Amino acid sequence: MAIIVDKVQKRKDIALACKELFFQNGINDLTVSQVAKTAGVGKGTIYDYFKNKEDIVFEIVNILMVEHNESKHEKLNSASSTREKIKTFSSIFYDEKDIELRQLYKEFISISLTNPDKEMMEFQTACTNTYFEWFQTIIDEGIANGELIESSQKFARGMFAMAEGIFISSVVTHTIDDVKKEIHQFTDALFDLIEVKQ
Amino acid sequence: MAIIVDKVQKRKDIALACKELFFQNGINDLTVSQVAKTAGVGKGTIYDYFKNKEDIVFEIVNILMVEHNESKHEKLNSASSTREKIKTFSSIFYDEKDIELRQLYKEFISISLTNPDKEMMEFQTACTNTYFEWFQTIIDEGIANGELIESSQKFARGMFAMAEGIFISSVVTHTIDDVKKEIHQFTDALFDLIEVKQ
Amino acid sequence: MAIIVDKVQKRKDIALACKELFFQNGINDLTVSQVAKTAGVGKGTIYDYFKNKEDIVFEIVNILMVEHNESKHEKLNSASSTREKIKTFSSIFYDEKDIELRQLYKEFISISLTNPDKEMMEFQTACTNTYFEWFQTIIDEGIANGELIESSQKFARGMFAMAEGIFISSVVTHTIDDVKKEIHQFTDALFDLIEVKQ
Amino acid sequence: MAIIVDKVQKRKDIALACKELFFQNGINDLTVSQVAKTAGVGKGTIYDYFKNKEDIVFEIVNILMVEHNESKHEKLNSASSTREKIKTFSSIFYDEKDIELRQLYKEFISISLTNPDKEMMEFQTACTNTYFEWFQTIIDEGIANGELIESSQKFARGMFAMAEGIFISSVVTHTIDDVKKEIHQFTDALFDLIEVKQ
DNA sequence: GATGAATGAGTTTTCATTCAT
DNA sequence: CATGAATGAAAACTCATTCAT
Repeated sequence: MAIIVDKVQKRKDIALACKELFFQNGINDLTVSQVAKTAGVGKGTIYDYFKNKEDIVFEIVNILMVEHNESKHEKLNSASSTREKIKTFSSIFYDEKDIELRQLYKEFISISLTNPDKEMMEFQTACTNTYFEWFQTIIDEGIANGELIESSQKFARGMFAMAEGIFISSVVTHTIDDVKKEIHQFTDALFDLIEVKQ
Repeated sequence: MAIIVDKVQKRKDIALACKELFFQNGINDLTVSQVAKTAGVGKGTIYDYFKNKEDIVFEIVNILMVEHNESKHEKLNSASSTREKIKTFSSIFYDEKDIELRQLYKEFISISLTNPDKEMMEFQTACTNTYFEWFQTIIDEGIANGELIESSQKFARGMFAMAEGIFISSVVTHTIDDVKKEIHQFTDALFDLIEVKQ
Repeated sequence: MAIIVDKVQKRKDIALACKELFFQNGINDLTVSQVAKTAGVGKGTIYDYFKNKEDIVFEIVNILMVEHNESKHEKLNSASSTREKIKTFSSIFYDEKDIELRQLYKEFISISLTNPDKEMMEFQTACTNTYFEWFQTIIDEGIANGELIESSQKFARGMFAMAEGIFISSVVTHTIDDVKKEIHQFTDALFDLIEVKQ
Repeated sequence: MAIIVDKVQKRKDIALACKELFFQNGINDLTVSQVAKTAGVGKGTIYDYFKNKEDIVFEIVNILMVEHNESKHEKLNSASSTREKIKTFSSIFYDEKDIELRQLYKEFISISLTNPDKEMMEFQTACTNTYFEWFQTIIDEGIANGELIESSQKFARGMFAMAEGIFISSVVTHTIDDVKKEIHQFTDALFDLIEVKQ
């Protein structure tokens, strides 16, 4: 009787083995040969677990995304005020510890811009919605506990987009330094207006 | 007597000839052969005017960007209130007429994410700064003529980033429909707070 | 007590299970993986019963050929005149009911032309001889019962070849419509000459 | 000013250079790498002159077919009687000198059976029609000059098919020796019936 | 006896760049 | 000044066959 391999796990194993490769070269320079060599398997084996090259990238991104989301969610819950929560959320875009995640996010967007794969697109949409819902929940709770004025809800989408936009700008211009300052400045200025004055 | 070719002009001519090609296929599917044929010159000639393929793309983007900036600037001046000016600026991200520009912008970001060429990067930075300055000027004028409250200046960077972020989201999730609504909602909500009440 | 598997029967079972696959895709697109899956056995098992991929094809063709020959022989016996028998025999090349057989025959020839395997070749020769003998018997009987003139025997080989040749032509040019007409025209013209006039 | 190459001629040159390769290995084992090496050009160059691998085969077959047709036509004209003309025509299927042509014809049919490419198919149809017309003309002339009886015309298609069928049989069973005998026997038997007796 | 995971040589095709003319 | 023919490295992907269990 032959060995029965846990296909799902092996798929993850191969993808994870290529994490470094992915962060070093980005997707464009990732070759199936490299992936196979790095994962220590034959080229043919790759195609037993992934339908094509894009599928490998999809799995890597998927794993890392899920991994990150969990850790981020924890952090959010430990922040005290709504203002802090928003800043905590946005910190992925500048925090030194999240450098890998940004690299990931960068590739993530890059894929969407160049290879509009259906499955990938749906995943992107799901991610965006998830993050947006986090934002909404944070704001809603802020309103509920009297921290924020009623109309604050209208800023949820914009604040999320703002953080993303500043990040994109920083990637495009290769300047990460000002990102933190700019996000904080905008967030503080906005919260000065939407926080309930006592 | 040898013909003296205006190198700068011919470089532009070649780039312009490929405008259509660029909008049809994007950068990834642009081949040097196509470019040469479309511009009506030999493949070798391309390399007399451009140092490599990226350089062609750079020139195309450059020309189109400059072209667009001029037309956009005009429109901005004809808008009445500050709120309208900001909306006018942001309209590039959803207006039917600016569809080509968005395609351009998309490719523009895509290049930065995948091929961080130094020259390109500097150009990107310059563009971002220009737009940001526009925003600042608009807000400054709004404050100067008593439309906006003093602290509004702090929102300049964020508003620009917000618009960019919403656009990126829409490209990534392939949904353009809500962009206008979301930008307007955010802008209106913000201006309701920063406009001076009479 | 170990189970004793009837190797010969299992070989046939596997081959028969792939009949559909064979008719759908032809031999070129038949993969060992497909065969294994369709037959409900492991890929390794295939190699316990067949020496290589060609061998699978050989078995399939063999089974189908034998299967067909039996049914064809029956039909031949029920035809009345010699002329009708020849037409009945040739009808495999155009009759709507024999579409699968033609597909089989096509692949059969295709194999011989590209992979001149020894075993396959011998099988082909045997088939051809069988058919030719049928023809000879038909003609002989025709002469014996006074239907045909003495020299008719010389046309056996040619008539058989003619039918085959017309079929090949029709496959190659993708025109099946005229096959019937052409075969009948030739057969009738010939029989008008070789039938004994009363 | 760069060299202007005669594309049509170079296409022929490359194809001709691979003639040997083609006859040695057949089409299935012909690789683009081999073709390039044999023709003494780079692999990329192949794709400047042929749209894909099939196209190379098409060109080879085309050249050889045309080449052969001319020589065959000459021979036909020098044959004396109609009977001889038919035998001359059929000799391609067994004559020692036509060994290459048979190899070609074999591959030719093989392609049609496995890769029903549109262009190839049309070429096949054209070839078949050409040969058939030759047959018809030969028979017509035979009738016109009183050699053959009126109804002989009905045998044109069948005789051509018969020759082709005998050839196919011989390829399939790998026996060339009897082909000549069988064709002649059939031809003679038939002509004994359709020639006008004096 | 039976299996199915693993393989890797081998295939077609693309295209930026060079350089002889 | 201008050209376009030639290149070849590099890529994604296939599948018959093997062999440890």
